[in-house]
Amino acid sequence: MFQNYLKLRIVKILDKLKIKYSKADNISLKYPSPEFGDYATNAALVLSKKNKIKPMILAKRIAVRLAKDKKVDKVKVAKPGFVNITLKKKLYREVLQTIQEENSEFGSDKQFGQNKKVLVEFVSANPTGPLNIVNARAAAFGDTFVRLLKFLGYNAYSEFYINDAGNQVDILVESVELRYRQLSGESIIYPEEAYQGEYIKNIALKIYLKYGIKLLNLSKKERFNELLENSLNIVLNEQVKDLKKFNVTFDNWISERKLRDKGYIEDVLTYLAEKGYTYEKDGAIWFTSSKFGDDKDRVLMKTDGNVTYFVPDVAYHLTKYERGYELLYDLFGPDHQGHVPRLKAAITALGYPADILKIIYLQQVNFFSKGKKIKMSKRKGAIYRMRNLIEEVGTDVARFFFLMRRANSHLDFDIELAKTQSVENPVYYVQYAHARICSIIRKAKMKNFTLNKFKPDYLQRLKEKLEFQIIRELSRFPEILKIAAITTELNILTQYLTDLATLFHNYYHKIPIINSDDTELTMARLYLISSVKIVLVNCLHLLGISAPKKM
RNA sequence: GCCCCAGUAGCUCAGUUAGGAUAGAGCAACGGUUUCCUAAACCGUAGGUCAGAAGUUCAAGUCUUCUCUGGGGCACCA
Repeated sequence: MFQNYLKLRIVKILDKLKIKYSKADNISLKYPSPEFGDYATNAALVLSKKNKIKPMILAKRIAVRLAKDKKVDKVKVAKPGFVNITLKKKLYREVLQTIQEENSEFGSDKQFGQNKKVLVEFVSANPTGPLNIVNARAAAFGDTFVRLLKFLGYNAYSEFYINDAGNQVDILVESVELRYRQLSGESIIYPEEAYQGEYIKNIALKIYLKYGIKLLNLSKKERFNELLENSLNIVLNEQVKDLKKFNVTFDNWISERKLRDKGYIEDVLTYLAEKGYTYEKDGAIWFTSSKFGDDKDRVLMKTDGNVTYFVPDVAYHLTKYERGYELLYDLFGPDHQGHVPRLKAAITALGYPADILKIIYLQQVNFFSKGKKIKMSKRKGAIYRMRNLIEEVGTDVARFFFLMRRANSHLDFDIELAKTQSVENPVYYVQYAHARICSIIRKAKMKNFTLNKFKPDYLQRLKEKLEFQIIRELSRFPEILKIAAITTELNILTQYLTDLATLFHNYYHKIPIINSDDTELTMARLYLISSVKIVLVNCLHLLGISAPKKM
C-alpha cells in the first residue's frame, strides 16, 4: 500500500541530492525478509557507478533524508548498499482501518485499469461433445483472470468462441443421425469414424423424443439442418451447465456459423487479395504469411473450395479489433502454438496492431488417479468430463488446483490428493483459516464482544511481532493483485492465500484472541482477524472459490 | 532439422511489473505440542553442485550463448 508513496519520496530525495537516474536503472523497492524492515531499495547500488559515489556513502545520504519522512520510523543501511526502511507503527493501524472501510473493495484500484477495454477469450471448445478436464484449466484461469481485471478497473469481458462450423460439426451431425436411425428401428453398423461417446446416443435420444421418426421424412438437407440445430443446442446447453457449476460465466458468446453467414469469411479473402497478399498455386489460394514473420505461406482456400480453419479464425479476430478492444488475451493450449504466427501475420497484413494480442499458453494437464495417468481421446469417446471432475473433487478444489501452478508449467493433477480433506490439501487449509476466524467471531459475540463498540485507539494495544507481520502481509494485497494482472501469473494469488493462512493459523496458536479480562485488547485482535477475513474473502472471491463459515 | 515450454530438496512446486542480502513452501521422514477461541491446526530437526559449461555484472536460480534431458508444436485437420 505504501510502495507508490515511498517511490515518490525516493525520487524526490535523489533529485535533491542531484543524483542522476533514469527508468532504465531499475531502481527497486521490494519487500525484504522481515528482519531487514518493511521495504528495501537498491537505489544506491544501482546508481553508484553512474554518479561516481561509493554505494555505502550514497545509501547513507539517502537514508538520512528518508528517515525524516513522516511515515518512516527508521532507516538502516546494510552491507553492499541496501537501504532498509521501517514504517511507523501508526501506519499499520491505518492499514486495518482502510481494510475495514473498503471491505469487499479492498485491493481494488479502479485507476489502475483505466477502464481499458479488454477481451479475454478462453475455453472456445468445439460444440461436438461435453467439456473435458482440459477445458477446465482454461475455464478456471480465464474466469479468474477476468474477475481480477474487472476488480482492477479494466473494462474486461470474457468470450467463448463457438466453433460450430466445419468438419467436426459435420461428423457430429452424421453421428447423431446414425444413432437416431438406430433408435428409429433401422439396423445400422456404427462406423469407427463417427464419434463414439455415449453422449451421442443421449443427443439422438433427446431428438427422437422430440420428433419421433418425423425427421426421416424430410429431405436430406432439411434433416441435416434440423439435426444440426438440435444437436448444437443440446451440446451447448450442457457446456453452459457445466461451466455454471464451475462458477464460470461468459459475457459474450460468438458463433462461427453466424460469422460465416454474415460474410466475414469472404471479407477476409477479399481484403487480403486486394492488398496483394494472396496467390494461387496447385489449385489452392495461399496467403503470403512468410512476409509477416511466419515460417512459410499458408493455404487459405483448399483445392476442394473450402477455406481452411485459419480463415474464420482470422475473421473472428478481426471482429475483436472492430469491436474496439484495446487489449486481447487468447488462452491457448500448447497444441495451438504453431497457429499463432500465421494469425498474427494475417492481423498485421490487414493493418491491425498484432502486439495488443497476447497469447497465454496453458500447458498440458496430466491427471493421475491412483498413480495412473488418465488418457483421453475425444474421437473414441474416452473423455474425462469436466462435470465428473467437479462431482469428484468439487469446484473449489478443482479451481484452486488449476491455479496453483503457473500457466507455463505442466500441471500434474492428482485426483486422490484433491479428494482428501486434510492437511495435504491446500484448499482446506485456506478455507479453514476463514472458517476459524468466523468461529472465533461467533464465540466472541457470545461473550458480548462485538466490533460496534470498537475504538481506533484500541489498536495501540497490538504489540506482538506476529500481529505486525500479519498486517504487513495484508497491506501487500493490493500490490499482489497488480503484479498478478501484469504478469498474468495467477498462481501468485493462491500462493498469497496460503501464506496469509499460515500466518493466521500460527497467530491463533500462539496468541489467545479472546481475553475476557481485557476488552480493549480483545477488540483490537478481533479487528485484526476480521481484517484477515476480509482479505481472505476478497481473494477467494477472485478465484471463484467459496469461503465457508463453518467446516 | 526448426520453433515454443520446462529442468530448483526424496516427491509436487514457489522464487513477483524490475538481477540483490543466508534459495523458500507443502508432502514424505524424524521429534514434539491437546485443562485453551475447531488437532482439517501448530512448533522443531534434517534435506540443495538451482541440469551442465562459458559469458555479462559490484551482484546471476533470474540476463546472453552453447550443450544435455523431458514435454508440446511444425497439414490443402480443427
